Amino acid sequence: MPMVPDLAAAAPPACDECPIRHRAVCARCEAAELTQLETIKYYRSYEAGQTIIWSGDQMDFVASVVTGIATLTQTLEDGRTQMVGLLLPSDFVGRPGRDRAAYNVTATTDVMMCCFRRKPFETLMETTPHIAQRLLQMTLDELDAAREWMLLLGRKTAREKIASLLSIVARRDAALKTEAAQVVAFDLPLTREAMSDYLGLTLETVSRQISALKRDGVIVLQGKRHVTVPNMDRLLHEAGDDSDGGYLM
Amino acid sequence: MPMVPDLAAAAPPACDECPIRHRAVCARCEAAELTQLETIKYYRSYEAGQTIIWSGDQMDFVASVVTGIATLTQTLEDGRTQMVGLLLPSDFVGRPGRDRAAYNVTATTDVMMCCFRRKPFETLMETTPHIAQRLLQMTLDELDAAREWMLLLGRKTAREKIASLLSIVARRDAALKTEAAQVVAFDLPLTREAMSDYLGLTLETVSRQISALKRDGVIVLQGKRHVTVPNMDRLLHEAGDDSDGGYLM
DNA sequence: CGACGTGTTGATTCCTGTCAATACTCGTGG
DNA sequence: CCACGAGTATTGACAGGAATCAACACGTCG
Repeated sequence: MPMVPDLAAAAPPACDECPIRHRAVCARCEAAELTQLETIKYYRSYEAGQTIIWSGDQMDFVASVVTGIATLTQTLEDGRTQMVGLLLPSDFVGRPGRDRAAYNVTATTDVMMCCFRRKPFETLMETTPHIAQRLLQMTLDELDAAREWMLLLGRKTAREKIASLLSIVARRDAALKTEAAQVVAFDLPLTREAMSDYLGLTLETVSRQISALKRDGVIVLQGKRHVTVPNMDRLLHEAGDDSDGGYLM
Repeated sequence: MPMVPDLAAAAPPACDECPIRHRAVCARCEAAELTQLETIKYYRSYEAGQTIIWSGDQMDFVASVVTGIATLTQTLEDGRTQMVGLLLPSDFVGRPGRDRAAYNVTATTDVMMCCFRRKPFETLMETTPHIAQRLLQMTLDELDAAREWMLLLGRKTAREKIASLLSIVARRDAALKTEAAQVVAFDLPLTREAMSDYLGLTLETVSRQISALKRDGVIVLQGKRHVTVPNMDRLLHEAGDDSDGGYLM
């Protein structure tokens, strides 16, 4: 076992073979631009539970999540914490032009990151518009997601919050499994505590509301984490959103 | 009185003389680029209380707020509403590449907007990087603000929420009046109801907490809207943020 | 086995929402 | 001039939902 396991670095694959090649910040890059990116990138892995970045830390890199799930959190002095972002594969971490982290970034599963040295990346952004264009698009999407979350945090009941979270995970899961199954089943990638930080609740309330949804037949649980949704419309209705589910974009 | 007062259009001034020239989405544009913008822009005014855009509406333009204050709100089917953005002069409205509005936009004071026809604006964005660069910067700032607000909505008490809102208005006000006065005084640009929509509270709770802060000497009221803060540190402490007030950027 | 992390459930408190009455300001019109 | 109504704001009584404090269950790992 090496002395510095948390700095684990792996030889990055060629961008051509990257699983997030077409969705990450590099999605629009052409061959020549990828060649430039190759020279400033390196891989770095983190174990589940590990803090990737502390708020206020010097940031000498920006990065894309390649595999795994990470969270962005903010805290008040007395320890109250609020998750402000959920980072999935292809999501971007860091802000070009800013040298200190504004949030804590934590790995909730094992995470692999594709890091770019910040200064060269910023230079590259100025010379090639494709990266900036893609980053703008991704940032606008994140802003929409953040605003959707503000509605949840400010106005939804505990039950609606849980149903909303389950809907979102289910929706994302359904997007992967191409077929439109009537019965949706998935694993929750978050602990009860992480869910509470996400939803602005206590973990006890999260637990109680999940039990209530189970009792009412909205969801079926196998173990603590595996969820089956017998009737997706029912769940969406419990989430309190517009019933049409009509999403933009 | 014309039949369509809400479509009031005014002859826009030259960009050189625009009060938000150096802060809006056009901030980085050069003379030639401004000339192009001039050809696709037009002014439009709205009265206080008027809805500027309905969520779901066709958007044939994007725009900058020139003067006045507007709000971005989202609503649940049963009428619960949450403000998700506060638009001040120089802020940008609309999303290039999207043709339907995602939020309600409402004028809280009389508002003047500098509108750009959407299609030509999108074309311009592709050809000149300066606009996209500035828009990226502004969007990242908004994302930071949204995340700050998520912490408030999810984890702060009613009293802390009010103190936070007052702090933000006071800070913005202080930024205008260059001198660093110890005693801060300002007018609240929002009704109690707008404040409640912003903070995820009821208007009764807003009223009660403002009264409590007044009773405790944290603030002094002249009338309903004019606020004096005898001790800014005290107010910041009540807001629950890190005491150093150390902000990034 | 015992410690630890994770999750569930119960009892109780209390903060905020709800419902309701009242006050204040500002126009309008008789 | 004053009555009236609409919009805005304050305050009280009360109820309810989520937080808090606490006990306990389950699985894993040393």
